[in-house]
Amino acid sequence: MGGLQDSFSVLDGAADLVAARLLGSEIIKSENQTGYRFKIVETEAYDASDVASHSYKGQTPRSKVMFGPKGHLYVYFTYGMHYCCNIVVGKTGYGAAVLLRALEPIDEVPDALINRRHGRSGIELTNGPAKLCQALDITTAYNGHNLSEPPLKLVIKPALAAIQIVTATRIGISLGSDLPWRFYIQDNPYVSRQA
DNA sequence: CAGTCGATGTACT
DNA sequence: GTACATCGACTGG
Repeated sequence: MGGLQDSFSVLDGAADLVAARLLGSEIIKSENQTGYRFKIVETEAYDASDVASHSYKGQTPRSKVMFGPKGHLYVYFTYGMHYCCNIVVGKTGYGAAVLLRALEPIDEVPDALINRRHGRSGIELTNGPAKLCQALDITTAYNGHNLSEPPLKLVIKPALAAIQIVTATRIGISLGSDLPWRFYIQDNPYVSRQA
C-alpha cells in the first residue's frame, strides 16, 4: 500500500471540491528521458449534473472516458483546431472531470515545448487550456491515459490554504456560466484571466 | 487598451 | 445544420 495509487483517493470527491484541491499539484511530462514538472494553477469542474458538461446527457463516444476510472485523462478536440484536457474524477460510472486551464512550469522549459507553441514562451506557453495541451503535446492520442504512468503523470501535492484560492465562474460556456466552478491560485501570473 | 471575429473539424441534433 | 470548455489577429478609440 501507500504511494501514488492511494494519493489518487483525493479524486473521489465532488468535482468542484476536487478542482480546488488539485491547485498546487503537479503534472509531469516525460520527454527525451527527462521529466518536466508543471504546477496546476487554474482548473474548472465539470459534473454530470451540470448542463455545460460533456457528461450531462449521459455517456457518448466522446465523453466515454469521463465515465471511466478517476485519475485518467479526458482529452477532446474543439473549435476545429484545439485540444483540451481534463482529469477524470469521481466514481467509475459517474461522468465528472476537472479541466486543466493553466499550468506554471517548475523546471526550465525545453525548446521542444516552446517550438510547439510557435516560439512563444513565458506565460504564453501554458496560460490557457488549449495552449498547455499544445505545449505538452497532449492530443486525443492521450485520451484515457492513466495519469499514474509516464509520459504524463499527476502527482498530488498538499492542499493549498483556502486564502490562496480564488473562486470564479467558468470561461467560454453559455449554459451553466453562473456556477462558481472555476478555481485559480491568487496572483499567479500563469492564470489565463483574472476574474 | 477593449471589443470583434475568422479559422477549421467534430460531435451531436 | 449548429454549436463548440479557444486562440490570436485585427479593429477602433
